[in-house]
Amino acid sequence: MYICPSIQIIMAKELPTRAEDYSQWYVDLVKKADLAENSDVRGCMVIKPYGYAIWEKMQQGLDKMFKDTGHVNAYFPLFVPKSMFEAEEKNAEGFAKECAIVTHYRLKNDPANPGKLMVDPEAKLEEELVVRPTSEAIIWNTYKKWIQSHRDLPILINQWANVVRWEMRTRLFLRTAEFLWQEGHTAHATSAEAVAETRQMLDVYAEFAETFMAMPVIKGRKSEGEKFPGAIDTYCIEAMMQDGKALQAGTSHFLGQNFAKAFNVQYTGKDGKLEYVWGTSWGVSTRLIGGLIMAHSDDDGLVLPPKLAPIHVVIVPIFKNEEELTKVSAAVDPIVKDLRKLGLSVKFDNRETHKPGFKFAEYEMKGVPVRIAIGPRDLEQGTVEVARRDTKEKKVMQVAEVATRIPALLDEIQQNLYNRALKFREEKTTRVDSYEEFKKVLDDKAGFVLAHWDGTAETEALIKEETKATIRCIPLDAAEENGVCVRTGKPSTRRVLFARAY
RNA sequence: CGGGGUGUAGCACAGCCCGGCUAGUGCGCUACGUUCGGGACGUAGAGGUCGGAGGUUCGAAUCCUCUCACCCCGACCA
Repeated sequence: MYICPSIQIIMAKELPTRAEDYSQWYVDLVKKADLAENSDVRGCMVIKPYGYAIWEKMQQGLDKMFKDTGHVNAYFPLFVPKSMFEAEEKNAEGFAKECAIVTHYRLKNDPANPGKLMVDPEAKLEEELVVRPTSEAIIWNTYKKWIQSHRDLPILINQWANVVRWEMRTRLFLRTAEFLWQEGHTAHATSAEAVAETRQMLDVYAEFAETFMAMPVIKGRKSEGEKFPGAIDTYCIEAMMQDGKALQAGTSHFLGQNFAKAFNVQYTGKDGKLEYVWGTSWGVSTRLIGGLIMAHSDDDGLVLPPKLAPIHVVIVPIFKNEEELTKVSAAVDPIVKDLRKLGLSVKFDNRETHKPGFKFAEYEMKGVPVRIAIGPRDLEQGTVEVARRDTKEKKVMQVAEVATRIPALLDEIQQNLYNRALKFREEKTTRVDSYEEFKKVLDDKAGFVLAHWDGTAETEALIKEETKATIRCIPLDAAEENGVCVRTGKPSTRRVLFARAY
């Protein structure tokens, strides 16, 4: 087939639309917005500076919230001896299929292939090391040494780390073999205190998702089948993506005494009696970046909420020659200073190697919330052109009012993104009372489906097999409501949230 | 691990079925000039062990054998 060169150029620069091919749109967007790329290491991605900057913003926001709730950061080893890993059986079993294992500690020159290396068979480890898929084992093994008395409790620790889960199929940010996350691990004297911690951190995640990411979430409890192996209860926040699929954005686990018993972590209470410690763990990962992208972005590229945008305002000068650039720059400098004084991240893109139109498209692709253009005509009139990324709206502003109006505009964008996403989620949430309707909604409309379920793992598995939809969660705010299970007709007392999920 | 596919310039690909001379196109890159308020254009240039090894042949990107890597679809998953 002959393809007109001009069409090839357009195709090289633009994204497929979300309607055409949602997953291709996502992959292309991640690459063109310069967030990340596939590495030459199977299943592992390179997070590029712009993508990492978003992660740093997320870390800053979350870290402050963790500190404000009394947590401190620490770091535990990447490697976990196999025997330690398997101490909590359910947890170990749950992850066994996706663990990377270190078996040797040395390479040597390969006599059969000069210049090549081989694993030195002499250097086999006495005990294999598991590359952590999560750190409960090593951490509880350590807590055992730290805890003797109720006075040692609670322990409220978080760690920022990488973990490895050997996934079959990977997608940038959403699922990779290695990913970055934070994992909180706390130890408490009472069950009630641990439950409260679990719920508190769930609230922290929900607040972060909503106020920083502008992404509304539903808080809930996981079903038995979906919960973290090794936990008594798993709570989660679930978000809705623009293609109607659900994304688990964060989890918080009440571990009961499972890990304390597995690692023999006991404390002496005020009454002198020995008791096992109660635990929690909770985490969010770089997957949040995938959620952020799919929650807000459009066919022209990334759309970032101001609170997580590495660049709040980009200023694009318009000029024909060096003399004009000098004049424009002189007008831009005080604007940059004023905005930076307000704590905003401002980029003045004065490259002479690219045309303004190119820059406009580039920053739209990268989701910079506000763009200011300023050229010779503005200089005469003391104005600038301000464009907002979320609505594409442009308006002319007096230079004098920039410093007061831009912060307000950023707040407005943040709020607008949240409102828009919330409205979308509400439209994509459907209550159904029959299995026919259940399947029809999933196929035709997608999104969240609120339906009655008889509470059994068998029915849950059956529905998953028949429809590919899973129980995302049992919403915490679900009202008591008598009904019958949409699949089996058995009695149910509340609706649960179903969806096809990432 | 089953089923399918792809490896040719930094990127995207054509050429392969039907072997032929110096391996092409677009983007990108370098230089110069003209442009510059929504992804500019012209001219000149640089860039290749055709994934790897072996074989058939006067001659291999092209045919054969082996091998490696990656991608897609299934079973599993934050």
